[in-house]
Amino acid sequence: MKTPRIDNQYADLLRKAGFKATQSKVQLLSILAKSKKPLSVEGIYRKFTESAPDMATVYRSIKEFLAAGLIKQINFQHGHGHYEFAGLEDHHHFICSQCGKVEDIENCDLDSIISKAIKNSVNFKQVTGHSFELFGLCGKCTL
Amino acid sequence: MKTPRIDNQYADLLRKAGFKATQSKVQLLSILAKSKKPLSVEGIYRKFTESAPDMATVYRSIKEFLAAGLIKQINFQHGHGHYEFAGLEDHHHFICSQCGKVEDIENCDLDSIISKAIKNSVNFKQVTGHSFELFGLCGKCTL
DNA sequence: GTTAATGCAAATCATTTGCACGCAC
DNA sequence: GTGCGTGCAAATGATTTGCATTAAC
Repeated sequence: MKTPRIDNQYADLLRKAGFKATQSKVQLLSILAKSKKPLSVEGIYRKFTESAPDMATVYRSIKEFLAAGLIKQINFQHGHGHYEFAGLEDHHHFICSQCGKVEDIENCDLDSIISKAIKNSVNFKQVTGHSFELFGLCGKCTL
Repeated sequence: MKTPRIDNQYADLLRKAGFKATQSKVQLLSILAKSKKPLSVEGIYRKFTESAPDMATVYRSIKEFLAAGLIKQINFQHGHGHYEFAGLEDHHHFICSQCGKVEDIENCDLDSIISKAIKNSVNFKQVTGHSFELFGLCGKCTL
């Protein structure tokens, strides 16, 4: 049985990045793109509705997507990575250290801080990425 | 044979935090305090000159120190944690994504950004910690 | 048809845990 | 003397890898 060529925005993105638009990769990218918050590999895996690929495949694709800049890795200090689609406005996160709740931080102007840091740096003249997350207690966990 | 009571600044710090000033804990804290850059557990372990404690002990102590606020965890996106002594001026890091070189970023004014983020947040009213690291290529790796 | 992508299973790496013993207080 | 801290060994969790097979192009 011949499977039809997948044709949607994610398939396009994948081909543009030099990947084959396979079922797994298209689904994976779409799951990440549609998620409201960064997902762990566990979390991603649970979102595959059917015909979930092997874990190894998910891990492999994630590494490839990271290298290609299609997704970003976020650090929640949970002992395992969280990932989010890169095609979003640059933003950061509030993370509740107790319940793990995540809230996006928008319009966060780090540019001047980053360029000042580059100016003052001895060894670094270019920045390719940055992490900025705030940890605290959310309303519910403060009670 | 009776071991004499350890008496130095690290032992004091430990006792103040409610720990027993054991050989392992004093050495561990001192290694972290003297390191110029955040160390991985591997890195810490290599610095024990003699009578290195068991890995399990190192991991256990690190968790306890983190909980007590004696040390901080830093994220270098290397798949394992890095740790640094907390008794330092708040600062951040440049990390070379190629060779792993680390440079401190000092005098980084995130306060206004953080308080603005709190003001705009729906769920979070207090911040207990933050991460901010810059990733890039150092001079040597740019060549 | 060619080559990248996948499934499966085994391997590796980082970290944690249970339990009996030892050392700091 | 008591209880926290430790060593040892086994367990767990996350991620990676080799290799034969499959599917996208």
